[in-house]
Amino acid sequence: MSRITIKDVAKAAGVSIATVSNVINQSGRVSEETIERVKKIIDELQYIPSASARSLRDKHTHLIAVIVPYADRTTLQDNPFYWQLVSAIESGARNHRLHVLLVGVSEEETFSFVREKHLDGLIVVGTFSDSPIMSSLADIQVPCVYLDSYLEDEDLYQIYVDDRKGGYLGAKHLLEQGHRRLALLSNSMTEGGVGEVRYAGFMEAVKEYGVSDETVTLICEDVSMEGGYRAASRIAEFAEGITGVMAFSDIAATGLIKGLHDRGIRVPNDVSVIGFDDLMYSRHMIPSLTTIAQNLSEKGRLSVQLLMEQIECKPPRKSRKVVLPVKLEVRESTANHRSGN
Amino acid sequence: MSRITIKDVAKAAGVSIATVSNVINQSGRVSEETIERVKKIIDELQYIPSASARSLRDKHTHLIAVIVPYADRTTLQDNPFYWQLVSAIESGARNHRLHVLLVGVSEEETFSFVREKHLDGLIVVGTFSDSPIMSSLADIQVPCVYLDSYLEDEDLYQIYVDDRKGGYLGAKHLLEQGHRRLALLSNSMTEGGVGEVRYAGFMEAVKEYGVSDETVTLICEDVSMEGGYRAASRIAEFAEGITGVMAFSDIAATGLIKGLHDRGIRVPNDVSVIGFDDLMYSRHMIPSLTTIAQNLSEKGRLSVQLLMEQIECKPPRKSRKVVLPVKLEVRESTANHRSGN
DNA sequence: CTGAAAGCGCTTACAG
DNA sequence: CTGAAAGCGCTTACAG
Repeated sequence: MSRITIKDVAKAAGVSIATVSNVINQSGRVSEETIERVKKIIDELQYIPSASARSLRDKHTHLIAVIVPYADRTTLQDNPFYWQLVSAIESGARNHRLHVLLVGVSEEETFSFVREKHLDGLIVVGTFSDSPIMSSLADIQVPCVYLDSYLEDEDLYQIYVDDRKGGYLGAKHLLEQGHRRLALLSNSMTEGGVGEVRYAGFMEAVKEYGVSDETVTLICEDVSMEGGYRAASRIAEFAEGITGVMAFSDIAATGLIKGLHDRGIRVPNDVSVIGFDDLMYSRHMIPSLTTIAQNLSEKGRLSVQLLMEQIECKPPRKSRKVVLPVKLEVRESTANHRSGN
Repeated sequence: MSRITIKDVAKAAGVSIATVSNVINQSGRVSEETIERVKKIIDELQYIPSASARSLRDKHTHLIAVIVPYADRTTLQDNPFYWQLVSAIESGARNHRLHVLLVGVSEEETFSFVREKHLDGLIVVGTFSDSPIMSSLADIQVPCVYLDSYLEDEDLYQIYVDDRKGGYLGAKHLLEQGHRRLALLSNSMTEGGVGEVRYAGFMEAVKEYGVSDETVTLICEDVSMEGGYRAASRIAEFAEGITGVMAFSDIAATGLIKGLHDRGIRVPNDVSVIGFDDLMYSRHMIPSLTTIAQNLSEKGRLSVQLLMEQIECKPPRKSRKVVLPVKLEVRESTANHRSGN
């Protein structure tokens, strides 16, 4: 059984294909009774218009892609963060009758598939100004929304959270609890981006509390549990006096806590740990994770909305950057410094 | 700037569009020098063939969809399990030059988009024989691979893990450690599917050890941390003597352990807990989670492969069902029963 | 080795 | 209100 086409419908209804097309697209210039008849036939025949044929004419496909970076050239980042975000995007897209393509990209990615497949738009997660991805993306004339990317270009639609404040709140929380020897666990910051901004916020609080910069140890590792785990050994071996650590992701914080635990360092008794993101499992960890919470559902929903505004050529917004709030979520992994330790 | 088409290339190269098409598709009947010339022009013009136009003719799109069930009609299951699986599928698909659409479906879903968008194939996760999804899928004549679905039809391509053995190994492990009062944490099994099979395997071991069925408490909750957390209170309140629990997912086990912990019940000292899946974070939990490990990467990779075999009409396999192995991963959340408790 | 032509399934002016 | 026709960008017999 080959595909039912508009021709079959037209023949069965005794009208032209133009008329069928008109009833489908509700162009309004068809008589009531013809509409009824054609609709009935469409139902009977279970006719479904071909998206290929349509997009060949219309140029749009109702298809968007979420671009997430590969961890190691072949696999997506092993971080529930992406799943929560992509989930929110999927459900947001659905409300706009869009389908979403999930594509992982490595640095040498080429984006020819965007034009090849006539994608209507792109949501790009976690890139940065000098990234090879940004330059591959340069020619692609397609609506884009960038998440967590800190791009200079004012014309770009961007969404991020208040990373500076997140870093600030994290440091402040640690400092208020009496911790003075602090560590920061970040991805390598050569990339610019969120790490830098959070770092700046963190340091701002440190300064405010009159603590010397030098007591803050910066540790750079992958954003992964393994990265966090490695950081734990670095802290244990090279920085004995540290009692407060902020990780710039819950995922790294998780590995860090485990690493500390495996070395007999208790959290929060010996060392307080604070994360960033508030993943769905963070409240269920033992100890539950103090963290800087962001609303991933909102981020996903909003990214689709910003994309739609571009696709539909809505009147431009005052600013194309949206900053979402963060909030300190105090749980069990942080506690007051005990001078005894 | 509108799209560069095959016409532009043909004109620039001084050949017909048929010739351009032939060099693109390497049909082999073009002279070397023409090939060179055309290729050069293609490069210069950055010509990219239109997938819409192609698929209008060829009928295939190199697009597949991963179908995952919604948790609550609007959001995807909040389970890293899916992310790990979908990641593996994405990277497998990439090796076959396929793109993947991520689509969450609720029970009353219609799959008209499959025909509308001319998808080449579907990977369907976690459905079951009498599911409304299966009946919506019935008409869709498109290659499918079902994951973890226990469908009767022998003609369907299916992949699952050795769930019976998983249940068996879990029970055996608990029993060997001296636990006699056991609980099972599953999703509601009205659905049939993996829960039933794991349950059967579990009971098999119970019988083997001469333990009465009646000492096994079955608890049904959502496959989620919250579900696991609720189960903890049920165990604490209504089944005091239980010392060994198997959850049919790591995600539920995580919530369960947290729930027990919050009630002052220690894992593994008071109660041993074993999960199922071996998610990436399970080894980093505190205590690290004893679990039945499955290889999600392999599952994802294989599902793409089975799909490709159908798409390319490869000679059929002896069996269309593939059962992947499971393996007991003993970690910290289980321990010998202490009669003292 | 190369090209003219038909056709894939639609939509949208344009006539009537 | 309805239909014939052109055209979207390709590929594939078919001629030559």
